[in-house]
Amino acid sequence: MASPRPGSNMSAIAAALGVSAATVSNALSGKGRVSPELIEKVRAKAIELGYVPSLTARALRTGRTGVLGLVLPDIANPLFPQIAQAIENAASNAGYGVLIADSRGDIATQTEAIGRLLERGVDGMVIVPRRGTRIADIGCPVAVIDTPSTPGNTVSADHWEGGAQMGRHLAELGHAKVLLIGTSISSNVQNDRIGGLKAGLGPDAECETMWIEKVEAVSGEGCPLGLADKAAAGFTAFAAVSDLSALRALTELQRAGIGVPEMVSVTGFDDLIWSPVVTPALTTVRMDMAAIADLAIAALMRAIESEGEPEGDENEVVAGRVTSETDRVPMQLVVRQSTGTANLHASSDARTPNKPTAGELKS
Amino acid sequence: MASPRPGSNMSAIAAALGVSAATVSNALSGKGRVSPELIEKVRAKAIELGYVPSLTARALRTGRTGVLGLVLPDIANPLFPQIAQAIENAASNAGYGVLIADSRGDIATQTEAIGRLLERGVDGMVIVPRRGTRIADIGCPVAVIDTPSTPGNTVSADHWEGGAQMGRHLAELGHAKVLLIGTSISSNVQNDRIGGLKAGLGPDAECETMWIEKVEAVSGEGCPLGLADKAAAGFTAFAAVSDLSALRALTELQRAGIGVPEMVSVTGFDDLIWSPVVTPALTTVRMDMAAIADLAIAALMRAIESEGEPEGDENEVVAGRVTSETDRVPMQLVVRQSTGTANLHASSDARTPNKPTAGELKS
DNA sequence: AGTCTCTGATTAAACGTTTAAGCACGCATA
DNA sequence: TATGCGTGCTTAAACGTTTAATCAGAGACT
Repeated sequence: MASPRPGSNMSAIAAALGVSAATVSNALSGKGRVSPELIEKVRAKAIELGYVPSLTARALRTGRTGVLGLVLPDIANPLFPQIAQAIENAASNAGYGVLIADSRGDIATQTEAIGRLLERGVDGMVIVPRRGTRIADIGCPVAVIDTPSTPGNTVSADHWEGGAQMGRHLAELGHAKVLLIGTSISSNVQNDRIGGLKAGLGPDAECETMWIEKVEAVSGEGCPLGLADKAAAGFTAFAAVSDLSALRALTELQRAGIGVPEMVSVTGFDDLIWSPVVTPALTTVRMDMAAIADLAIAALMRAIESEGEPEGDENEVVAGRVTSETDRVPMQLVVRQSTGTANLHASSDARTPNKPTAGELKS
Repeated sequence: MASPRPGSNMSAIAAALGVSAATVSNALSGKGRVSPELIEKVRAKAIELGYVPSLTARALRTGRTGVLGLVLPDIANPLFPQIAQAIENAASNAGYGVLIADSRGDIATQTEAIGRLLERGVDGMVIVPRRGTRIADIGCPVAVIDTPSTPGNTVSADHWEGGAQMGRHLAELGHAKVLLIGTSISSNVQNDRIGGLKAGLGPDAECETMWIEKVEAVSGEGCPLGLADKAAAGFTAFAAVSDLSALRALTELQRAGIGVPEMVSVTGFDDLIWSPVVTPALTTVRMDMAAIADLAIAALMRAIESEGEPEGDENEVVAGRVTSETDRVPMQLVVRQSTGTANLHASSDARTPNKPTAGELKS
């Protein structure tokens, strides 16, 4: 009834060579004591017979499935492709598969999703928590990707420093009255970014923070943010904490006839898919997702490795949550066309786009 | 060495009740012959002991892992979150886990990724092929989500009809000279959408198709598309085949001082995350991803179910690729603010945004 | 009373691997 | 020559299920 797996098993190799299955196992894994010649013969026979090991059987015997769970509490997040790609890549390099769990933003569903992953016997999980949700201690190693200021964080981009880079960039361009735009006031990541922005802009800059969720709670989802009024009130830069908000700001300002970047500058975060192709292309700050994923997976590997050991060095694993020695990865400022010098009273050049610059990146 | 699984196993329940493990299995699965009272006692004991079945052991015995593979050849696709969410949801409703495989746009990597999924013993896979790639016959059931006009397609949105809806919408608004914007000429999905658009616009409409890949091959990535010239040449509507291209068009036009929708209309496809929040909000066509995922998973379930049967009814499974009887799911036109009546010579109202309408959706 | 059938359980094998323990042999050492 | 030891392999058990085969007992029929 069970569909016969393709290829053959160890017994087939063993039979073909007149040895025992255990020897085949040892030969292929290089663990036991097997003569070099036999190892070679086994390897050859394995290839000849198209042997593919049963990960299921191995999992049953060893208790390790070779699978990691990836929990993205807010899968609608446009960052998801980047994260998923980086994690999948790092995990598969480490020989692991990635099982996804979605919780559609709901906390209860998230718990249930984590439960399903546990039932499936994942060896560990990578969790990107939503809005600073604390992850309870579950029965397996967990790597948390949030922000360095979150307790229990394993590794993440240095959001604060990224904000500071952007703040300095704007300050250099002469912006002294800046509107900071975030979506949710309860997001640790966004608060870090805003903190960095303020620090980078310097103490003399006049900053105001707008939380889109609050505005929408009053005026409805997708409502105008009233940015034209802000521009009229003297704000010369709009620094959003996400490229999605930046895009929203950009189009709203353009629509109101306010030229970007001649009259006001607009910046975002994350270098999302549309950022390079909109007009003007968005100046933003990019995470090094590959590096973050590598560190997260590496920390997870260490935790899995040292699991089951008799309470050895306790400095690495605390309550199943792993930490990385380098827990913050630098962000990278990407200067494009949406930022320009501060122009308090925009004049006749308001409609003249600036030319794209040759070197787009600036560390 | 192996980390002891949490909870207990069947033998523990059996021992606690003084029965055999097989009886416990039968009781819980409802398969063998067990007295109703005993079934109840077993259930109670299972809960009491916090029993959680080992899916690994079950997989080893039955040959079914309860895991499906999801292959997204182009994970950078902004549609990915929608797809992943829908598939994960449908699969987990059916009791399946979802293992992701990314191939970063590369064909060789895709083959390798599929291989890894097979090694992991997935029971089936959902594949969203890139640009009409033919999926070779691999050793397990496969559901292909592409477009109805692709041979071997299992289920997908009716892209052609969605294009037709949009075409009719534009025609009703009086647009007779329309620029169709696609990215890749080799995409079946995009060609279907464009075909539908032309049909919906009617034979009298003057259409021109611009392929962004071709333009970029000459002028570089992220280059301007020269849409202002097109507008000057009398095009009153720009119908992109993806919201990403639509966004690119929208910002380029706005930047050039061309009012949307007063002077020209802009439309997209897929209702991506930014579409409702940009100004003006994008008129687009939405896929019913949940329905598509449900049908794909259902087809996959049937194929898995009937697998291993002695070449029975051959009408459902052909060469491992499953087909669904309803293989095309209608798309839904979402009218927002980026479309308006055709205005050949835009006059003084070019800068007056139209008010958001109350009822956003229109079937 | 003897045979048959149905019920409710048990026994045992199987899935494919890993791994601890054991065994036979050759070789060096005492 | 006996003791010890390292080498190269085998045996057997184990992981936790599922499932075919079997079996004891009870009631119904001839």
